[in-house]
Amino acid sequence: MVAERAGTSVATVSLVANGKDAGHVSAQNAERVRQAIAELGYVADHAARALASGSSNLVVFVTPDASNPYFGAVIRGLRAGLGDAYQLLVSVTGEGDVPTAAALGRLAALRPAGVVVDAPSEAFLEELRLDTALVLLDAPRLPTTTAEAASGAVAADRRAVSVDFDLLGGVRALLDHLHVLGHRQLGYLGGRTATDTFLLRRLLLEREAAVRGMRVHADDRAESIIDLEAAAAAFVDSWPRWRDAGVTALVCATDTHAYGVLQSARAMGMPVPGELAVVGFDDLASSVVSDPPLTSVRLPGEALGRAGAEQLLARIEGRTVAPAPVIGADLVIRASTIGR
Amino acid sequence: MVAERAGTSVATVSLVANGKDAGHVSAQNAERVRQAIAELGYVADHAARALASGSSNLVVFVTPDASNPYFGAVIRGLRAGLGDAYQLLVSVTGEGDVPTAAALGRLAALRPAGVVVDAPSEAFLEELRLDTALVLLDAPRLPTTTAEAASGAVAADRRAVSVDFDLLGGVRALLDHLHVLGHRQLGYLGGRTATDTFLLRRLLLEREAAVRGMRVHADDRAESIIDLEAAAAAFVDSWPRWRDAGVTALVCATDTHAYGVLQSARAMGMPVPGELAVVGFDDLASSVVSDPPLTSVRLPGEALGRAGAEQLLARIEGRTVAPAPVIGADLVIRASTIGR
DNA sequence: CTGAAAGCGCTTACAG
DNA sequence: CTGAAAGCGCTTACAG
Repeated sequence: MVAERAGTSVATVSLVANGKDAGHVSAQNAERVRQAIAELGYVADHAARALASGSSNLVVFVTPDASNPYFGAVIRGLRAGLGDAYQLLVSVTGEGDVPTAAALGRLAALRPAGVVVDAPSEAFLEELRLDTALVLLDAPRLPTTTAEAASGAVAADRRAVSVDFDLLGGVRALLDHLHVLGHRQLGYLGGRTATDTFLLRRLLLEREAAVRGMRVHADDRAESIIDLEAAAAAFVDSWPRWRDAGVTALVCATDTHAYGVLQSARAMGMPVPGELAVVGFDDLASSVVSDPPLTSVRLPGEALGRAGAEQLLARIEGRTVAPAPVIGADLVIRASTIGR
Repeated sequence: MVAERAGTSVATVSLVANGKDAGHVSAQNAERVRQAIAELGYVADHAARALASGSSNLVVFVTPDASNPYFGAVIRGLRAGLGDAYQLLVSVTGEGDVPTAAALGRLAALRPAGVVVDAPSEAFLEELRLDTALVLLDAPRLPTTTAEAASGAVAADRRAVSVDFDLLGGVRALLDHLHVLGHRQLGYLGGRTATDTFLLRRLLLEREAAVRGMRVHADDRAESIIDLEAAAAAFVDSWPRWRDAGVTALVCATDTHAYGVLQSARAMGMPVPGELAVVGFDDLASSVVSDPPLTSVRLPGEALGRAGAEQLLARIEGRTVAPAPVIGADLVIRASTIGR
């Protein structure tokens, strides 16, 4: 430990460097140590510190996909919420993949102070055996019984906290909007990841549509990863079935999926919303300049990240904290449903 | 080390776990150790391993912004190129910010096997004092002398390798395209980060435009972070000056900037490309569904990431490797310059 | 081929 | 208030 150039012992330096000098180190020595640290640009070796103390100031964010701007917003929120005390590092899983046990083991080996996981699946959570603070984002419990499904209430028996969007509110606003416009047969283009939030979007859509005398046509072929081209292809594949079923409005798992639909629709000469109204989830920034501009359920990723960071900090520091708020999900209406 | 349940010594386990058992451990023992490891799901503690061996299997990717889908593509390429041997973790700097010395120190404390930095500035590189393998992406050297500026050649005296795009080729294709269409006065909406690639885009544009008898109007007010709204505002601010200068075509530092321009242009009732042709860099997926679809210099982020990973692996493992290829940057022509 | 031992750079009780 | 010492969980020469 080079910084003992301050003329004190290693222990004293360690104390000061970790801000634990209150009432342990004289103000004079503390000051000299701080100077020495500043002069040498000293940073405690992460490995040694983690090994000795059994923890670190690392927070790992596990996200299934980084190419969706939505995740950029979440990261921004996390960074803002975490502040300077913790260093955020992002672990990106392959597109459409769920983190594996092996990948998790390697993350655990880093001994992070906390882990944040976005849009996991139930299977992933089963497998998760982390002894660090953990917060889930957009990880709604799926209803497991028909009673639950009917009531919308879900047993809250999960190990980790989850900060969630008000998907139900968003779906209701969406369906009310489409209902007023006269749509009764809807299609759903899903996200092909083992992610529960996509599944829930579909379930909520089906349940709430039924209440309104509408019908949702969804199946396992009508889905793709979060990628414009993949979504465009999935739409081309599914459209004949939807058309035959009389579908006049299509709900997409994300805006990126919706972009793919817009592209295919244009290629097929299909007017949007004339022949098919299109809606997405996310409300990406670019949805205001798409052709046509996209109606979308806005999912404020930054607010989600910020709330997630708060929950995580409380857990890391052993504080109790108010339960995470449900992040509002408003419908933003644009020309892809109402025309110009 | 729990895995000595295999009935061998700690050292033997360590050897096997690290694949260094060739000719050191009997096949029988090696097998027993492997079994024990598998059964216990053992993963060597990263901190202890890094501390003892002085290195790790961690690769850190430093990127200035995660909300641009372009970076998602780079990450995909890096992951693919790195394979399973190294774990990729992404460190996201604030939008428009450059990593600070402190942030770098904390990264160094992680003792990564390698570091990859996207779109750094020269100042950042000066400050960089890393003793690990380092590869730069999209970090072209700026011409520092007028002779260099004139020739386009730049002294290759940099500490780290850089994998770059053929920005010059892209700029030339772009200008030829605009020239044929009759544009002579161009605007440039820049990226407000201390990132050299944005600066170089502007320099190349100015130099190549001059050769073609065109003029580029660029200044320090005409720039914004990579954010649609920010770019839209910057455009509104700059448009009067450009209009007075007779600008008929606008080149944007990224597609995201261009989206902002499209939004403002629509709000101002300005036909694109009728009154103003618009071009971006990146060719994001959503540029095919923007209104109008965007002409853009395609920057293949995935190829860049893959090439970067190759260079990094060679450096980590002490191999020599062919110099990184220059990644081609083609012009993709769409309606934002040629109309429908 | 195998095991006992030193050491990586810190933190944290514990004496002084 | 301060320093000497043990120990975090590994890896790596080094004897055997």
